[in-house]
Amino acid sequence: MKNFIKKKIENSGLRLTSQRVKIAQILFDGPHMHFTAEHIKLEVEKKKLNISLATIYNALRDFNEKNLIHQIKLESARNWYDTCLEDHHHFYNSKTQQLIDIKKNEISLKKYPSPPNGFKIKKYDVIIEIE
Amino acid sequence: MKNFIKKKIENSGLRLTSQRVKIAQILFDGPHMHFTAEHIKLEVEKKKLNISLATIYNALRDFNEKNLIHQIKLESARNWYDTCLEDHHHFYNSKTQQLIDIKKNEISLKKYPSPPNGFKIKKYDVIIEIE
DNA sequence: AATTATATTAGAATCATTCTAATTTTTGAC
DNA sequence: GTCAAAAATTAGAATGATTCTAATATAATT
Repeated sequence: MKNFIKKKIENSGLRLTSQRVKIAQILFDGPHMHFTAEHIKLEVEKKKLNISLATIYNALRDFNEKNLIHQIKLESARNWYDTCLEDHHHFYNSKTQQLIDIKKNEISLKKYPSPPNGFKIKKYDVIIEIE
Repeated sequence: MKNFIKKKIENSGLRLTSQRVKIAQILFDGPHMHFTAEHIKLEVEKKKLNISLATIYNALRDFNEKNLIHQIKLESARNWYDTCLEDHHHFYNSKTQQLIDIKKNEISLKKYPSPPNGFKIKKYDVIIEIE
């Protein structure tokens, strides 16, 4: 058991539960990954971890809320997530449903438009669709 | 009946049907608009146009395919469309579910990242979430 | 140890969208 | 114009990702 994974969860303010630890291991015990709830469900089944689908959805929602992962907003019906928290953007191949990272310095905006009065920019996403 | 609306549909290569004309009138007989299938459904009901929901979905899909309108890819479950075909981007207020245009020259990218080998850029969308 | 707060769970519910298959309309050949 | 073929419309069922419900289990606090 990698200790940094438990630390990650505890430091975020979330309670340490066996299901969250098991899901976090799938997410963080390796290189950065792009994934959906479905991917995690398949991995949980493959490893016979016996975690309900509802818990997988709850864990991803909570991890995203606590900034352990980031949700990526795509046109697809599915929610995608990214374990890489660095500021970056994505190529999206809608045919193969593949996400490819674009480094931040490859793409920054020339200038930021000012948001309407009373609002501030929460974040911006650049999705470049390729084919 | 505005003739340019019928022309729009015919020129696109789509067959002229009464349902498509009625839907196109909602979309194009006025200033540019952002909308979802639900908005059109409500307008169709209000005007008692008797067009089935399936046809509304089919028409929006076809209009988008033929470039009479553009689909905007958002995080929301709903598909949004835009009657403005000019190259531009959007502020999205996820609380109020409002879309606000950003003029093209307000935001262009400093440089385009090169797509992975064998691919070309189909389009890019910049969605700036505000709150 | 008892109490309260939070998590997990199976299964039902939701909701936008797509599909199905029957019917109707449009188009093009004659 | 008539008729066959192609395409569009339709009601309602199906889909599929996600959320909700409400019962049970686990964690934290007193």
